[in-house]
Amino acid sequence: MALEHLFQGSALNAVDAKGRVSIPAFLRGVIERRGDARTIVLAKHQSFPCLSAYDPAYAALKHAKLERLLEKEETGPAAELEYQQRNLMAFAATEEVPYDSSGRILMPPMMRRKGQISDLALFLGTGETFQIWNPQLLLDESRIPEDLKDIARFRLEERRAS
Amino acid sequence: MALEHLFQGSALNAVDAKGRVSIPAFLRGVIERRGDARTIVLAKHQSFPCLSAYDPAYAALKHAKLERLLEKEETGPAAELEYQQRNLMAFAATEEVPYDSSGRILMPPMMRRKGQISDLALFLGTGETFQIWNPQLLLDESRIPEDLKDIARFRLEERRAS
DNA sequence: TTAAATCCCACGAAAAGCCATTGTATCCCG
DNA sequence: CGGGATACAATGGCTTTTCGTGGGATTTAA
Repeated sequence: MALEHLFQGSALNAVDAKGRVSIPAFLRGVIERRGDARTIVLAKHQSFPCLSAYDPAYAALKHAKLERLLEKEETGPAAELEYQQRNLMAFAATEEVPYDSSGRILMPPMMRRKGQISDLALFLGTGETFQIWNPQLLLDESRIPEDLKDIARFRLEERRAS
Repeated sequence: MALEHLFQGSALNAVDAKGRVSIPAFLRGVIERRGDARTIVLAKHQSFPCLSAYDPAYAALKHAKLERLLEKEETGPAAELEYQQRNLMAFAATEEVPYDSSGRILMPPMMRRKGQISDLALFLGTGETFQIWNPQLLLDESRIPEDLKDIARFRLEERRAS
């Protein structure tokens, strides 16, 4: 799995009263170069208190990988169950949301709570995927490198200034 | 088998007094993109106490796959029997139901009993197919990951709130 | 006729689409 | 090099559409 277009960079955007957020243009660019969908897939991040996001093409790729794994392995009941569970997590526990012509999504209430997103959303490119954070939670997270927190602090100041 | 349109997401819908249920719009979208039928196929899930559902196009695909498998493998009596059984399950034990212009099906009584669906139906996308659960049974099922149960709980709360 | 399924309409809430404003970075030309 | 014009990004508010759902009427079958 070698994707040629990678998510990178950071941005801090507002979440309005209706739960709308602009997806930063530089991330949308990657999404649309990877496939032609104007849609992102949201999921709870497996280890951090934030959301993980990617494009549908990446989701399909991941699914194909799972399928191949199943066909190869011995089909014992344990392997079968694990496959079921993974599939549920990969698809039922995610939401696909389209963004409109101005690049905004309506953050689904469930995801908003899972990611504990309030009125600010910090976007962080991580290569194959990107993350969406409540900036305060990132600052409070001990496993996040200080240099990255500095970026979050900078984005927050930047916004306060205007 | 690489399908381009995958079932994804979750929703909790009401089953009314007549046994009618709305198929969530985002699942119908996938069904209609895969083929042009406004119909779903229902079956008892093979390992969970819920229903498995998909579109007619997928049923055909699945059948073709079974056929190919039979031709490849040595045709001993054991393999032959397994083929017969799987074919029975895939076709006799399923029901095809159309949904109306507002996207509702009339849940067949047999399926309703098999899936133990009462007045709420939890829809879970799982990629190639989707599942329909009695939400309470999902919460009681030990083989379901806790993260997924959280989603079920959220959907239940969401409904209670309104 | 009774019961069940299909069709039809209607309503409220939520979401999608649309236009308008602001601020910022970019470009172009003097 | 400077300054104005331009393009695009982010955001707010408003309008229109869709979705889920309930209820009644009409048709079909036993």
